[in-house]
Order: sequence, then structure tokens, then C-alpha cells
Amino acid sequence: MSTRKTRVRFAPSPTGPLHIGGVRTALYNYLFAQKHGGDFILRIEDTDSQRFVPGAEKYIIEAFNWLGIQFDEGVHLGGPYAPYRQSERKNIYKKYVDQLIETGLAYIAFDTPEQLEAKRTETANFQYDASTRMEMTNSLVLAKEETQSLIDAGKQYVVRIKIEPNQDIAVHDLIRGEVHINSSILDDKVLYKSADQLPTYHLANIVDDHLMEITHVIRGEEWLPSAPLHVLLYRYFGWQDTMPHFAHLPLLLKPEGNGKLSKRDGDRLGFPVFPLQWTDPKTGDVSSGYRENGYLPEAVVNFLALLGWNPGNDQEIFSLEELITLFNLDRCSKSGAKFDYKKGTWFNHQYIQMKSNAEIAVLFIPFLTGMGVNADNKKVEKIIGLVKERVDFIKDLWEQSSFFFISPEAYDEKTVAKRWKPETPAQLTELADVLSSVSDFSAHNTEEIVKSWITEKEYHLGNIMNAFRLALVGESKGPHIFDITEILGKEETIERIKKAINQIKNKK
RNA sequence: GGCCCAUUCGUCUAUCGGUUAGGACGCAAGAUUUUCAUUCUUGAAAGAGGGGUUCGACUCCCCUAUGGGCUACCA
Repeated sequence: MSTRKTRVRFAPSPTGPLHIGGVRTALYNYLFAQKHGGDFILRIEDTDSQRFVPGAEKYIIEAFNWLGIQFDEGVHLGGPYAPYRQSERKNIYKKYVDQLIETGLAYIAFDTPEQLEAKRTETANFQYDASTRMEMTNSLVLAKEETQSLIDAGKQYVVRIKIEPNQDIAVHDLIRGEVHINSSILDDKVLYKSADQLPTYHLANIVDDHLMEITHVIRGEEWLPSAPLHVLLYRYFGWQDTMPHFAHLPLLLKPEGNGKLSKRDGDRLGFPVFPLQWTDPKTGDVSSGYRENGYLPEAVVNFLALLGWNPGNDQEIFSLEELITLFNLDRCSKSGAKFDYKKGTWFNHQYIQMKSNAEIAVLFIPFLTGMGVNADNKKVEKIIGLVKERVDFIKDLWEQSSFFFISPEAYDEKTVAKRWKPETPAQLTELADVLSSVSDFSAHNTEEIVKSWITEKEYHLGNIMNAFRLALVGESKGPHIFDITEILGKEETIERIKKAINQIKNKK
């Protein structure tokens, strides 16, 4: 058993877009598998036919592709343990449920949802367990023939696990250590639903993890309370020897206020909580995605990796390869982490700086096309080189560089008031003349010529330059002014000067 | 309500009984800059409270408080 190959799984349920917390769980599984030379499996847990959302599965796969998190087996790849979609494994579960009934570890219950609901409202803290099950309608109280005739008559039933009260159940958690609970607080959970003739999560999960030879279950903390039930199921099936190790990860919390991170927080504070943009097929609601917001997948991965784990030193920037070698469940924290999206922004800034201009151009050009701009690749790369250090996201590039592509139509009023002096039009006219005689329009040469002209005329450097910038950019921002003129070229530079003189004069 | 888990700067965290409690994000100030940014430097900023254990606790134990999760024929 100690020689078993490490096998972990990510098992989302296709009920909507993949939440960023789920992405982190998957990432940790992936890192763990890679580190131990194991397998990483994508299993779709679609046993809730009520909440099934078409397209969600496809979305999940696309999200991991974008993030660069790869699986070894799964619903999209196939593999030796196929099928990897629980709805296609129906008959497998049936067999195991029957086994539990035969061995007396589970039983058939006929109580309808309405009856249970009534029971819950009439008795406070009602729980279907050893203390109450004999008052209910199930195969434990009914005679064998009665049960059979009800089934034959087509009466709907569920299968419930039979839990012995007052047993100490220990769950060994790789992050939290031993967690003990008393079995009396557990209820006789439904293992098999009547409504859709499918197993519940608890049953399907255990059966699949066993059959797929999963060695480590790394999942969110929300599963910790049901972990004892899962341990019990492994025992009931006689699989305790190969029961996977558990590791329950702390949750991702709202950046401010209380509770789990939700889609609404993202809307309110302006950051995505989903990897990819998602359009709800029913309501048409659009949720923004990291990808569409100009995050780089490497940055998202790096940011997420550090939300609940750290290497024990001050390093914060990691390649995926580094994460794989460094990752360790022992260094996962136990407490929930508030989602610090501003730090996510910082990570993205860092990763943009690490990318080459050519790599960024590939991401930026579709954006330019969208703005109706057709520009030469080399020119775009040059521009990116000038502005990339001032952006956090790919989309910010446009705001920082649009003036390279489009001549300003308006001039920022505050800057005009501050920088456009009475003598400015005359000086800029002169400047245009000076520029028209420049043959080598490279940044360095132009700068030298313009500066010596200013010195010679004893003009105020700041006044000229700021007005010049205003004419070229339309406002008081942007890179070094002669880097701008070099890219704009002589003709366009002079044209913009003349245009500014005309327009600002007309306005005044 | 019951059960479980957690608790170090505003946030993410380091510390695994003896430290001036370290780093990062964010924030503030300064420097650089002909603009706006970037960048750099500096600064403010923390062991929830109360009991123990110990020569000595952020670190171990207990209680309280607070936060979180679970408590479905959802996962």
C-alpha cells in the first residue's frame, strides 16, 4: 500500500462557472501530483440533476487549459478508469449500495421529502439517526414483506446509511492533524436518491475514489464535517486499508466583511471570481473572468498558490516548476484567507514586466483590432516597451498608448490652463519649423536638436516641453517625449503641433 | 441551536519556548522625473482576552470571545 502511486483528483460539479476557490483546490492537487510523480484526474460529479448547468463542464476544461493546469486522466482525456463522469457510472454505484443493504449497513427509507420537512418543523433539531429512525418509515421498522411490497408497488425510496451511535470516529487530516467526532452527531445520510435515481455525493465520491485508486483527497474545508462519514463508508466497504489520506484546505473569504468569497464580492469590488468570463445560460447574466480582464495565467496561478500556502521564506514569485518542487501540504495554513485582490493586481504587474514585448503584443493586438486600430507588429512591440512598466493589465495598455495610434481630438482642460501660455503658439510654431529640418528623427538626435534650440533661444524648457506633450498626447501623461516623436514620425509630430495650435486657439 | 475548524500588522503570511516579532500587498512621506506613471529609500502598522505549564511564552494546555464551515433525496 505504501508503494501505491500517488493519485489525486479534482472533482467539480458542473453547476456553473468554476469558482476561484475551486481553481486553487485544483492547483494544489496538481502541484501535489506533479511533485510526487503521480496522476491528476478530472472527474465530473454531476449527480445533482437539479442543479446541472449545460456548458459548465466545457467551461471547467477550458479554464484549466488557459491556466496551464494539466490533467493526466479525466472526462476530456479518457483513461484506464473511465468513465469519469458520474452520471455515466450509475450502475456501478447501484451495486455498492445493494452491498451495503445486504450487509445491514444501510437501509431503505420511504419517508417523502414532505414528511421529513414536517418532522423537522414539528421537532426542533430533528435528525434522522439511531434515536429517531425507528419512528420513521423504513426497512428497519417494516417487515421484510412489507418493504418488498412497497417497492413492488413503485413506492419511492432512498437508501440511508445506518450509523451506530456513540462511536468515536477519527479523521487524520494532513493539514489539521487528528479530528475526532462522536458518531451520534451524524445523521443517517441519504446515499441513494429517489428523485433522480442517482447516488449522493458521499457515496459516489467514496466509490469512485476507491475504484480510481485515489491516494490523497485534497479538498476544501467545507468537507471536513462530512469526512467522518466518509471514513465510516470506507470502513463499511472494507476499504480502510486503501483509504486515501485527507487534506482539508482553508477557505477563501471575502476581502472585506464576513463569509465565503462570492460572485457578488467581485461585482462590488471590481475583480473577477471566475477564471473565464461566463454567461449564465438561463439568465444571460455575465460574470467577468480573469482571462478577459487581462490577467496572465501565470500570475493567477502564482497568486492563488500563495493564498493558503507559503514556502517558509520570503520568495513570492514562482514559476510553475518552482511551485511543483516547493509545494508541500505541511506548509498549508489552517485558517481561511481573505481574498486580497489588490495583491493579485500586483502579481499581474510583475508578470507583465517579465514578459517580452513580443509576447505582450500577441495579447494586445486583438485588443487594438477591437479598437479599430491596425498597426505594424514591430511598432506595437516598441510602444509596449515604452509603456508596459506602467500597466497592471493588458487592457491598461490601451489607455497608456492610444495616442500613439490616434491623434488627440481633445486637450485636457486642466493641462491647457496650466501649460498653455500666451507665448506658446508662437514657440510651438517655431518648434515645428525646427523639427521640419531634422533629417534623423531618432529620439536621441531630435532631443539634442530641440534642446539646443531651446537653450539658444533661452526659452523655458518646462513650458515648451509640457506644451509639446500636450499637443502630442492631449494630456499630461506618457513616456519620454522624444520616444513618442520617434514612433510618431516627423510628419505626424508636426501635424499634431499645428493641430493643437489651431484647436486650442479656437477654443480660447 | 448543535457539531467541527480556526485566531500574529488593514490584508496574505514568517516564527515550530529565549528574535529589536521578519517579508510582501496596501497606505504615508521623501528621492528620481520637463508630464503622468514606474522605480528607489524611509515610515506607521500585529501576537483577541483571561487563566495556567515553564527560569522564560506569539509558540504548549484550558476557558471565554470572535471569525469561518457544516447541519438537504446540493456538491
